[in-house]
Amino acid sequence: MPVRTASSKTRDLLIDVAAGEIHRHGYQGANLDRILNSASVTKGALYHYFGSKQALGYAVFDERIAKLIRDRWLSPVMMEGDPIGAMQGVLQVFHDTSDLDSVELGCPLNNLAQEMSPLDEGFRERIDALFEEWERGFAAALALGQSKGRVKRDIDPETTAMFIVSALEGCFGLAKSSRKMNVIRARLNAVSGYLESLRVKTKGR
Amino acid sequence: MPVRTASSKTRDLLIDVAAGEIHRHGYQGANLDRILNSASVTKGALYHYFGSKQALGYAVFDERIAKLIRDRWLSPVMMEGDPIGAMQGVLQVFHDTSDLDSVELGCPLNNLAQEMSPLDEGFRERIDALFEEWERGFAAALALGQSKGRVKRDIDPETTAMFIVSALEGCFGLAKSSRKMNVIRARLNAVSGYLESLRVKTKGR
DNA sequence: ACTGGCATACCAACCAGTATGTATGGACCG
DNA sequence: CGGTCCATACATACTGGTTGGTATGCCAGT
Repeated sequence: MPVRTASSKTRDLLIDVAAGEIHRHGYQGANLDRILNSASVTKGALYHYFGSKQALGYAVFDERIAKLIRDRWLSPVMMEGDPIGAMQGVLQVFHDTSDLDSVELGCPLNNLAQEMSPLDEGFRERIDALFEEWERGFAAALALGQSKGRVKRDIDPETTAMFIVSALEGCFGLAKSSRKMNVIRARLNAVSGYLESLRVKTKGR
Repeated sequence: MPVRTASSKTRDLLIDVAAGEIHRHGYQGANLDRILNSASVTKGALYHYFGSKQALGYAVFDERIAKLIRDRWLSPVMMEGDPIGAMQGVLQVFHDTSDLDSVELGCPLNNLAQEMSPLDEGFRERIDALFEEWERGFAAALALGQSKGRVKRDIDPETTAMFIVSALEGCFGLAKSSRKMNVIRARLNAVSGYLESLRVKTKGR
């Protein structure tokens, strides 16, 4: 019988390790025994907290992947008068902190989207909702930027937000296969250049 | 012992059915028995032509996926003085011929890239080479378009080609999870709008 | 003494791969 | 021209390892 307590050290550890395993092997390729081994936790503990592999996967999504997107990609861009600058800042953070290994594994959200959307309705709904939240947030930020005169008036915030998120995920997705840091840098620069084209140039620069 | 003949009805059928299975379930999730059943072919025949599941997967990539990218996305854009128009045409073809089912399964190349790049070096090399071929082709087409005065001079063909392919794959990747045709249309329109921004407006228009 | 929080042993299904058999058609020989 | 041989092209049955899931037991804290 699943437990009601929201948090537990063991439960958190399991989700962390499972997140890593899913990030590398995908959901279908994720191996429970490998997770258990790597977390030094037994199967009894796992099934004490999660009713199934699927439940564990959903928990990884709800409590890790969604949080990652919100904390690293969405929140820094909200509540800013200068969304373009904020997005550039997020890209810069990624640029500075990413190593080849993290790039090689790609975006956990995008990975799961490609793998599980056609196979599991529960995953699909979660993924769709999170992408929508992300794009809604960017659209609102762009609209705010427009009203503050920092973002060009002639773009549609919704369409542009969709395009930005798509291009971002596309860049990370392609970067996975190249395994060359300079290629990844070049892709990010391309996004950066596009973002810059949305900005209203202030005289001072 | 594998066979030497380049083509065979049974072999072709197997690759076709396997391509469909991999498209839906991913490579790891693809089930040989399901492929066999759906193709009405026995396991003996499969292992007569392919030494392993991996060999079948590579064949699907080399003989179906690579061909799809070249025929549908790359070739129509090459050898044209007007690459932007050609790309818009390709998008239009996709727009007209795609149904919800095909959109839901996404781009086979992108699917495989996200799933297999970190797991199998053979797949990774193939995927990387194909993306590079695609982007090189687009870059050449853009450069040609510049020399003919149809594409803006102030863009870098290589960077722009990378960005276009990334944005395209990103759009298809995100569209998978939405399962709403109008969302997909909107994403394609966003790409379309970006492409248009690269074009040199001719007076006649 | 009872509940939460595990630990251990086990199971049954699934699935890639294999061992072995067979039919068919062409090459080669007499 | 007829028979033998042999490679190709499958077909069938089976296996061994993997893997998600379960049954059961134990133990510490309240």
